[in-house]
Amino acid sequence: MQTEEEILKIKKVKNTAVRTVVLRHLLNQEKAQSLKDIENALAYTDRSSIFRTLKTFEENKIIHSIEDGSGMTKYAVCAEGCNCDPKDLHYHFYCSNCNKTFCLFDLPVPKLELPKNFKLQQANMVVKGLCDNCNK
Amino acid sequence: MQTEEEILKIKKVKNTAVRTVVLRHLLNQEKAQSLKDIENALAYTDRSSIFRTLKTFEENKIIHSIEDGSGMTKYAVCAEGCNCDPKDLHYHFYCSNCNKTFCLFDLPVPKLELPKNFKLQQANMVVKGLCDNCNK
DNA sequence: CTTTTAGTGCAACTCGATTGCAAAGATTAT
DNA sequence: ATAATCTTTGCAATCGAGTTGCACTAAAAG
Ligand SMILES: [Mn+2]
Ligand SMILES: [Mn+2]
Ligand SMILES: [Zn+2]
Ligand SMILES: [Zn+2]
Repeated sequence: MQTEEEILKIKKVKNTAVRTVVLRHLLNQEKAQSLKDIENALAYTDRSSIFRTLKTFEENKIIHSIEDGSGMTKYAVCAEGCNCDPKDLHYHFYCSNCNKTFCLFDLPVPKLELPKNFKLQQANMVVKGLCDNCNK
Repeated sequence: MQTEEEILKIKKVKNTAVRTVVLRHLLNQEKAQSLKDIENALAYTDRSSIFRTLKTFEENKIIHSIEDGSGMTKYAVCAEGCNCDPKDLHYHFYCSNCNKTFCLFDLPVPKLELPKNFKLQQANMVVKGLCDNCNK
């Protein structure tokens, strides 16, 4: 597992106080975080600073965003070596009971045979249901 | 292709002026429509009436919604016989050039082997890229 | 016809996301 | 080291999609 500083260095994003604390928070979570989740966790950091930090992280492929249908965009740290292109595609799971959203890095995404002449760039794949913890 | 009246009858939703015109509009579009799209197309129908109509349609499985990441939920008419459960799962395509979102009813979705003890309920699968028209 | 229930239009409101701007901090040039 | 320049941050204001309360109208039931 890389540290915040290592990740920022690799992705050539300048290390600042807000960036460090936001990235550290994201690294410590097992569920994808919304802007509000982060705001609540980091009580003394301004929302717009967190917002702009998330934009910067996403542009520099430190994190990726997930639209899980909850109305709030969620963010998760990219896997090591991720370049956010089709080869890095993976499913996300949204538990309708505990509302936890997370990356399913281990579930392979089959090759998509799009209709003729279509070009694949990215995808937002969200599977919904009950997680192992809630399905008892 | 079924008419608005037939669909409403089959799905046991009372036929009203707004419902008929909204459903007719949706049936005539090849791209999934946002609330604003419909509002713009139906200049004399109120937004909240369209909104409540869409809720009613979705609850009664006349239409399904698509979160394509554009910030506006899109709606498309369900295929005949659709029951909006995992067997009706299909991909959606969002063209990053022309911003058109539509159902890929012909592209089969492989069976999802979720991790142990997970239960699949639904999914929102949006593939992004260039449509055949824009990929030239 | 009268009563009851369902649908519609309008205005107001919610809330996540986004922006303008000035202050603070960091970097570069003199 | 100091001044000029660029970047980041905090605060307040704004945006816009979605949602709701309420009164009015239309349809269904009695
Ligand atoms: Mn992910
Ligand atoms: Mn669809
Ligand atoms: Zn759960
Ligand atoms: Zn296109």
